Amino acid sequence: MATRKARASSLPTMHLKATRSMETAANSICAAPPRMAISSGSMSDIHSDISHDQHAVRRQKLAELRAAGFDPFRANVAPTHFSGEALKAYVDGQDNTVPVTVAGRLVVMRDMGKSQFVKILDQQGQIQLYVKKDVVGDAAYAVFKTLDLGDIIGAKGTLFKTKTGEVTVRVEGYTLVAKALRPLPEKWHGLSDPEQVYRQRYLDLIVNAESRSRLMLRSRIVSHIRRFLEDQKFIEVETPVLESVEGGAAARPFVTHHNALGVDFHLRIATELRLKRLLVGGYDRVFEIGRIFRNEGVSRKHNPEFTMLEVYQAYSDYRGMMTLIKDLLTTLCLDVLGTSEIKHAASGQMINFGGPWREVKYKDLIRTETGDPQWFERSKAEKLAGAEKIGVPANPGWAEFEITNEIFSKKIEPSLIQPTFVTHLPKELCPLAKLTPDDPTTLDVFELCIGGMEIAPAYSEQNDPDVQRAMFEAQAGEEKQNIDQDFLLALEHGMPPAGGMGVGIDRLCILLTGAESIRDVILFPQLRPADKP
RNA sequence: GGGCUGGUAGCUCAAUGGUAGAGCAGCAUCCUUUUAAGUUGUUGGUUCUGGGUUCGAAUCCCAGCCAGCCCA
Repeated sequence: MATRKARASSLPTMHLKATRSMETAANSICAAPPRMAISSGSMSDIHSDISHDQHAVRRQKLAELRAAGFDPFRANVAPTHFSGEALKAYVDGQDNTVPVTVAGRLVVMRDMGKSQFVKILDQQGQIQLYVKKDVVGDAAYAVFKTLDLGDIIGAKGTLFKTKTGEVTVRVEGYTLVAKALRPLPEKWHGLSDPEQVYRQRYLDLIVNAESRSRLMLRSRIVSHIRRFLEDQKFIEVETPVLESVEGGAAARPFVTHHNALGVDFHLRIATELRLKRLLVGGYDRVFEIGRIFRNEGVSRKHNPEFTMLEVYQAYSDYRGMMTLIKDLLTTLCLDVLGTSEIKHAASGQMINFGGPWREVKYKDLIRTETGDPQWFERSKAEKLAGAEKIGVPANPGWAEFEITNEIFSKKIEPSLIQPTFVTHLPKELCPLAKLTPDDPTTLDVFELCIGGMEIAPAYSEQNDPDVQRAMFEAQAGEEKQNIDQDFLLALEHGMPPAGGMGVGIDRLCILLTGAESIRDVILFPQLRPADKP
């Protein structure tokens, strides 16, 4: 049992010959009885008719296989090729010369009596198999006819091209390695109920090719980001998710409890303060692609847990981060999507990553939007009225910078479709950045907006411990206990000047995959718990 | 949290107060190069849940659950 378990748990490896298990399993399955005794009510007891109940029919087929001495759940296969590799391995004009073993889930079955065309789905896509009675033999063919859509099989054979030009495996032997006891969703329309798509993502991935490729694209995007940063001598690190004082952003945390220590922890809302400690510790270029948790509502743009890239580079600044993010996104588009222009799903506009990117000061955008060159000299009452006038209702309880920022997020940000660096944000918006040397009301930061979304904020990081403490205290107000004192202690040991940046991976994926919702780029988005599976 | 929309066979969808249907899937049948394969026959329903109105409810009303969209 132990050896079987070990073998079954190891990943199928390419370039290996079919294992003994494949051979013996194939023999076993061939010996199984060719006929299923699933009655539609003619001869056997009418009360035992299960032909309408697909789950029961499949269970019965499994039971009959086992009764005949073959258990698919104890079988395995050693594929030599993924589907895509097999398709490429075909040598034009040389039918039945290239041997392959492929494995995957049956997703199409076209039965023509004494032969059938089926398709299996694996990580790389689909490949067609041609199973002929006089090639596999009568007994094995009879069992093959009892297979169901959704079953997982391995098949060995040679490549040929059908008369309609599709590269296909001419099957010489096959093994059932997992029986699907539940039917697949409909083959043509796929799965469209959004709730089922999210709750049973595995079904979505099987039947909706678009979902499969979109979510795979996400993996390639993350992979590219890692390689890009590593090539520039950044070190990937992992910092704690459980924190006693959360910081680095303004958001409500999730609270959890550590039993042995008898204390509550908060799930992190940013990785910033940990990563900067590493700058103090002498890691000059670090990044983390980390899960962040914010206790907020769910929406098309928000999931309570999401993925954020944070990057810190010593002896750089926010302008260095501009170069970094532009290079990163430009190569990302070219390498992963093969183009520097993508279509913005919401507006239909083309977003061009190739040319120079627009750079504009926050205050200039506000002055243009409000049509008031003196906006920042106006009183609070005038700002309230001005906001109202351009259709941005503001709360009289807000501070002046909040009224102004409401205009930015409601009117300006959604209109920034082409890549735009918005620079010199008001100093109230972030306590962790350096002030602009010649304008103490603004920060040495940018916010990169693309497709109407904030994609990446970046700062010249504050490294003066006393200024940092003052900023924290001003922000915390009465709640001084929420200040991360250990971080301030670290700064007192000296942190090199640095540029830092955060990139919302989920939003980036929405942008690059043309998704309409964050739920479409997260494999398992958060939903309310369901009563029934 | 508020508003709107939706929930019917395993899946995709019909049925606009009067016998709950179709396609795919399933079951059975014919078919050895198919492409949503085709052929003939056929099974399958707690119409999300609970109340109510009515001679009669998938349909109308109320409450709840879940989801999507919009708003906060």
